[in-house]
Amino acid sequence: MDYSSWVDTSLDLNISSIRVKSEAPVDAGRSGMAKELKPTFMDFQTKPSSKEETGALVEELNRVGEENRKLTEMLTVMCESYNALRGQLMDYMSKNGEKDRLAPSKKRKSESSHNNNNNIAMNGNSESSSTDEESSKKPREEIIKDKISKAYVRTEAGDTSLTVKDGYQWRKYGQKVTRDNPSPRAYFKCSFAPSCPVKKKVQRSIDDQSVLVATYEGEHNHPHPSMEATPGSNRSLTLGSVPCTASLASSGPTITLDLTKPKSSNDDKSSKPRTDTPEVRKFLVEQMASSLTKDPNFTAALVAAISGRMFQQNNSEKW
DNA sequence: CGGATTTGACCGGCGC
DNA sequence: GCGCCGGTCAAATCCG
Repeated sequence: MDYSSWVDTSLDLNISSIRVKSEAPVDAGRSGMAKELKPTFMDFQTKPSSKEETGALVEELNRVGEENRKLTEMLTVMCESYNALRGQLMDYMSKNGEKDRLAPSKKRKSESSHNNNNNIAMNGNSESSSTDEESSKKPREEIIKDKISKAYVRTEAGDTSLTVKDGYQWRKYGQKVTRDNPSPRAYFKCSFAPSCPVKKKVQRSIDDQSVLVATYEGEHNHPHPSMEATPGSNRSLTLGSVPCTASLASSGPTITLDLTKPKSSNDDKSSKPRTDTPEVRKFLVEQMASSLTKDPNFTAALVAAISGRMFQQNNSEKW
């Protein structure tokens, strides 16, 4: 059979159809492809006999099916790599947020002594003044796995809400007025996963009342909820039953990321952090990166582009 | 009506 | 031992 000479044309059509609709199911792609192929054969070939044409089409269908299967396999590999990379990124971000780890429960002295000074100065190790006395204490506190990080978010001056939008879902469980700072301190627990141990304390900076200081303790044992919060994200990229988005069995919470609102409209309910400080800017950049990788549209476009390029490479090598 | 928030009470660590 | 203080609990309240 020398029908292989037709393959080049069909592959081009194949790629273009994939690009147009990357998330089309396999069967629909086949049938649509068969419809598109027919007039092309009519145009470029001297019209073969109906028997030959049928055989060619059948073979073409088989070939397209094979291509689709290869594509699915490639997407499977890519999605696995993507998930692995995302995990590494999350791990890196959580580790990079703070350089030190220490027991969070016995930090009153050091914390107060540090907070009397400017606490906007540095990120992370503001509580690590005297860890020797803690290490000499009873080893009951093996909560050393807790990680502490700080985030500084600038808000509107008149905004009195102690809310820091970081994409996670928090439940407030307490509020206290501490001695070293007249503004109240709010206590939050991560409520996205019931077993998530992460806590968050939010308090206004004693120096700048428009700056919220959010102190995070612990690590999230669940993926970032914004990937589940995206409506319709589950149906994108279900090629070959490969779950590219992590799935949790909870109803999607309404998470609002503040990175899409750089300019402030007068809304007193939600705090609008401004991207003035380098800390906030870095935080927003990290959020944007993670948000992009979780956007199904972005992922679909990326998959289409990469698959198209891979196919072009395969064609130049094999055919 | 169920989940989230508020707020006073309570607990445990620490210093004197 | 006692009081101070930060952190947490849980009943009451709010809200969609």
